[in-house]
Amino acid sequence: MIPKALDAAALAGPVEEVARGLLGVLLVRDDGSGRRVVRIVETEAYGGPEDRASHARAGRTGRAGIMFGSAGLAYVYLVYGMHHCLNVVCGREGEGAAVLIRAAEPIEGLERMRAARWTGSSSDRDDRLCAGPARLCRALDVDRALDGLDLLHDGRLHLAIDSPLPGAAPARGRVVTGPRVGVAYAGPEWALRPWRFGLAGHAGLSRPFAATV
DNA sequence: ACGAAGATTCACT
DNA sequence: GTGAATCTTCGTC
Repeated sequence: MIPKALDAAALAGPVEEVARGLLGVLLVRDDGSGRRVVRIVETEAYGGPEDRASHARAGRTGRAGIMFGSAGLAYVYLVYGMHHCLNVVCGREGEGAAVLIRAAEPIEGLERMRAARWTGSSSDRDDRLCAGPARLCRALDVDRALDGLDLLHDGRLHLAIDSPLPGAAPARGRVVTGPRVGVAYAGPEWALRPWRFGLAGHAGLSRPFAATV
């Protein structure tokens, strides 16, 4: 496989469209001791200050300030004092939107991923090594040290497609949508918005989507 | 300055 | 299904 850098155009436009478009896209991690590649299978869209579920609601100062930067920057934060989550800043500069990468399918460097996950719980199947936003970060050794890096150009961590044809859409199946996970605090108007996207029936999803209508 | 809650995961009942 | 782990950030006093 020869990953090809993702075009910046893929991150322009409405955040929910970007979130949908990132499904099937590759995430390439290289910390100098071996390459790890995964394919994104689940995402969530988070808007700017108006989105009560988004970290951007606190404004451009603070931990989420990076969300107001240019498209392609990484926003990595710590939740529950122990887990990291990876976001891709998107839209126009100053907009404050980003897409949370919730789950991915391991493609290359599985041994490194297994080693990076501390539990090593035998019940964990390989296809679920990155089945969750924090599991993904753990498997790829993503933490706050990578906050703010350019995911379109940085060699340590970048987005890519594996299509041999320039501009061709990344391979992917049917897309399912649903409410974002764990954002009830934002109130029904925002919590119920179907801004969670996933590849239908994929084994690497973080959790099931409600049955499609 | 203080306290509550969190874009989660894992182990255990 | 329930609860603990663990610490940064934000809202409020």
